[in-house]
Amino acid sequence: MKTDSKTTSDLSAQIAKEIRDAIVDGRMIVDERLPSEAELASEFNVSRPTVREALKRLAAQSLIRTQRGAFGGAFVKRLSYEEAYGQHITTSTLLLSMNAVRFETACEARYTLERACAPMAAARRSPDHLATMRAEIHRQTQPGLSDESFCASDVTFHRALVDAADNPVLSYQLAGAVEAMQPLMNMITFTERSRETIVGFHTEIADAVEARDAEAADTKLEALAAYTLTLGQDAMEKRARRS
Amino acid sequence: MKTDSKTTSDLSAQIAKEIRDAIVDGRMIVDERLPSEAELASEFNVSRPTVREALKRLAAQSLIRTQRGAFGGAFVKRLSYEEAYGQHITTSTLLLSMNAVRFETACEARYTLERACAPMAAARRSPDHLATMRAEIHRQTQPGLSDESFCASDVTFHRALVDAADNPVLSYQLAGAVEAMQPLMNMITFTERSRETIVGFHTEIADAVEARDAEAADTKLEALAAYTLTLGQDAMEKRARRS
DNA sequence: GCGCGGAAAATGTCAGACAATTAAATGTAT
DNA sequence: ATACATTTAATTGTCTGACATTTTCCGCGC
Repeated sequence: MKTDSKTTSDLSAQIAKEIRDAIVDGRMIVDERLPSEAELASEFNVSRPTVREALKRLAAQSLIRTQRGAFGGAFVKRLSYEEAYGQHITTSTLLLSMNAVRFETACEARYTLERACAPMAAARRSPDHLATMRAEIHRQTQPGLSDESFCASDVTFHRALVDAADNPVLSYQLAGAVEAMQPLMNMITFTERSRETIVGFHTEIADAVEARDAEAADTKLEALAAYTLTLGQDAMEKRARRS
Repeated sequence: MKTDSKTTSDLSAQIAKEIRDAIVDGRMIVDERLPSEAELASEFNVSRPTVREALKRLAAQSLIRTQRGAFGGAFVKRLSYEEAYGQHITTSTLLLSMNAVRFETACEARYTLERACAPMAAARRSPDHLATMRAEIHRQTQPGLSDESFCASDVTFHRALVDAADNPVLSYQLAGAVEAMQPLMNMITFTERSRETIVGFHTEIADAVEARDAEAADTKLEALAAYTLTLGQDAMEKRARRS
């Protein structure tokens, strides 16, 4: 019978967990000040460096912020969408790259989710989002654009599409799916013709969204998904043959 | 002109960032060993505690694991789906609770994404996933079940539905949307009748998935989404009046 | 050949000190 | 009295050095 969680060392992890739990289930609220490092140290019966390690763990998850000086200290931090995006994207990207996720799997997930947003994007798009999409389409036609820049522009285009659905929670959830694909897409070498094809789809999608035509947007996204899939599979095949 | 990023203190954050970048863009691969704390300290010209704080930050993001003893040290860690789930759920939950996201917004995001999975779930569901769904439906009919347990079972049911789509990346992305709703759902007091209604929808969804009927699954999910929305709005209204 | 014990290397933890920063309290001049 | 400068205290950031603990490796005795 285990007495409690991990008795096996790593005090800083345990302390971090206790504080994290207090924050997550609302016993500490935003902007509330934590006890000073010295107080925490004596409270948990550990040294200050150990407390500091625990606090750094929490800071890494954007759960707290610290402030120096008198009446400074550690405060529960309001998690902003920006930071949440960043963390989600980092985690998603690593998850895909470290677990050798197949291109097909990631691609399917991404386009499945994106297509779910398309009808809402068509219904709610603002001129701003449309402008961003058009601008990225234009960028994608520039000659001499590197494959990486093309991919980056592709991501920006698709994020604008998702953002057009005007639901920040949706945007947050999708950010991971869209951005994490980028490293996989970067393995593709885009020929002149494939770029043209993609830009064509993008234009059709933008047109559909502008016309508030949900069905057309979905159809075109589906087509783009299928095309991207074949591009990816070709790239993976070439990569496999080369080894 | 800024010479470089933040010269303003917090060495451990800078060091963590450098190592994180090395991991994220592939200069360090899974299971590769980092230099020892002492080596890192002299490399970055800081003390060992500072290095340790940086390493704890990375450990908090599951980027490294540490191992004691000779030939121990810090190693780049393979990010598992489980850990990625956990981080994503924590972040999503906090994001919603700290930014006062409206029930409607979260609900819309969740069901939009879930409905996107339904057709795939209907096509690919295994007996296992069906069994989980049925088991949770049964649990939801138990008398004397607390509202919290009802919610937890609801989450399990919906995650089984998502998992039935048999795409781990999709499951990962959806986990945040589904789990993060739980605190909001917990504000609802489920009457006898509302539970019956929900269980009815769940049964219809399970039936549709079992029959591999994608369209029916989507329709029923849509209906459940609409019903959940009214429940949530009622609860929010009551809560507002009470204050 | 096989077990056993010590050496070595590494992380985990502690104690104490000093530097840097910041807001509040205090003092001072107008 | 008010505005401004100065001191002061609280707190985080960092360093040094030490010891405890854990784990692997290597050599020694049998």
